[in-house]
Amino acid sequence: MSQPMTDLRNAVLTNTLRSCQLFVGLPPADIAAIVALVVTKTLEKDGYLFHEGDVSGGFYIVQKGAINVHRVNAAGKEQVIHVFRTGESFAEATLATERGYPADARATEDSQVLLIQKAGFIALLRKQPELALRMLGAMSGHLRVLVGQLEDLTMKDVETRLANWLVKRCPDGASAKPVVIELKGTKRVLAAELGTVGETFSRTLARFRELELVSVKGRRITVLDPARLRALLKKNLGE
Amino acid sequence: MSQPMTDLRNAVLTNTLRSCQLFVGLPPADIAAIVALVVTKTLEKDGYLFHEGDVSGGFYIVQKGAINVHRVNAAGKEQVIHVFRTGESFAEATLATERGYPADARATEDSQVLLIQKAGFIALLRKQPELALRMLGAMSGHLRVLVGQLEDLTMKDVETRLANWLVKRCPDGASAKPVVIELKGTKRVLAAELGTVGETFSRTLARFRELELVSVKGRRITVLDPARLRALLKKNLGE
DNA sequence: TGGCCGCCTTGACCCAGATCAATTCAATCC
DNA sequence: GGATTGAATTGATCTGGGTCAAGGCGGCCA
Repeated sequence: MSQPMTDLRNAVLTNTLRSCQLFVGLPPADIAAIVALVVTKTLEKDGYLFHEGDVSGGFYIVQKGAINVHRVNAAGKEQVIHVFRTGESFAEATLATERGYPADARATEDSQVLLIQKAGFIALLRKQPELALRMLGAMSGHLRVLVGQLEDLTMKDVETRLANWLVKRCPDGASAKPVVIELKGTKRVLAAELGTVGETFSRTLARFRELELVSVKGRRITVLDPARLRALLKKNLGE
Repeated sequence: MSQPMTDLRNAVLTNTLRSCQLFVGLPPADIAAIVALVVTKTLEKDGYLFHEGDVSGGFYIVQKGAINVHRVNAAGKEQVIHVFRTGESFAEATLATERGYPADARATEDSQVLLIQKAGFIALLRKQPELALRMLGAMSGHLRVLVGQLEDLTMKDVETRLANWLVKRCPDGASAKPVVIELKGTKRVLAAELGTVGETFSRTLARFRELELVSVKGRRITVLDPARLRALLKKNLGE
């Protein structure tokens, strides 16, 4: 690759890294050191980034697209752990151990990800404790999400989970102003994220439609009355 | 406290810390620095160590006993996240963030725990990147456990989960020699750990009894034939 | 314009497991 | 001993939601 080309590449990477939660506000020198460790990977929709047990090459940051991290049991059924989108990082858990990836990762749409190579990054961590603290923070976040997921899946029914999901994407839950939500993937994918199947998702959404809580057109869901939906959610959680 | 007393206390703590997975093999100076941050806490059975949302004072190491970390939803139902026993550490996730504890923690028996105070420990992490890497490793472990838990609870039925639980505590799964397992808590508590209720647990165990896989007397469960139980487990997982 | 392919929706059915209720069992205390 | 209390068992019933099957409804390309 010619020099100007690498310069350009690095400038883009620097930008991406700086705008990602994990690295925001980091000194330029640190960013530069990380850029040097990056390998860019392009994935087509449904392409696999890694499988459970694969030896870890490092952790990832989503530059564009969406990565579905999930487990597959012997029966071939998937349990979605999380869908990561632009700016988010994942698989940090493989940095400090020799064990392979603990799950599968697949692109749910055409995506671009950055691999931060393990060995180099660990060396960097040894020199930059501040960065190590960041990584700890990131993993805390993942841990919290997982704990939330656990609670979600075991304690709430699908109706509550969907209501919760919808309310979360309403900027102002207290207002009665309609909010339009554009689905990023297919409804079946969202259903999986919520720990259910397409049919049940469809039925639940239909119930909301009958209650005039939402209206649906293709992959555009309009929450007609966020406040009422929020009330329903509260009631479901309340007992 | 008199000097000899503190000396003794420190010697005991040093020993505890050294024998705990997280700190094993750490240079004596580091251990000493950590000892200086420890606050010992004694808990009676059913005593709470912290509640969800409490401001974090640091993370914990179990010196004696067992700590049940769980979530309580609005309906008052508990979801067990994990039960930590002697030598294990937990709540590291609160180190790098300002958010409170993400769950509740209660002693399931009389226990003694060490609180490693947050501020001091973070200062230490900044000076000892190696230690930070350890913490990353510990959190990876927790993350993996949680992912496993997620898969367990959502993908397997109660029979499989119980079989798995029993097989795990048979020293030699391949042998046909009976193994006696003494329950640490009540059956209802174990049921909760397995993500179910007392009645279902009881029925499942009864089925195993009919199949002459186990015999039960009070809180003593005898696995009559570990190999056959393991075979059942394999079959259940196998499809 | 029509046919095809992937979604989504809806209906019918079924099952694991939660819930409710009624005993039974076991430990502890008068 | 009997009485009390909480755990464990067992039976009966209910239900959320998964599965299977059969249409709709677009979108897209030739």
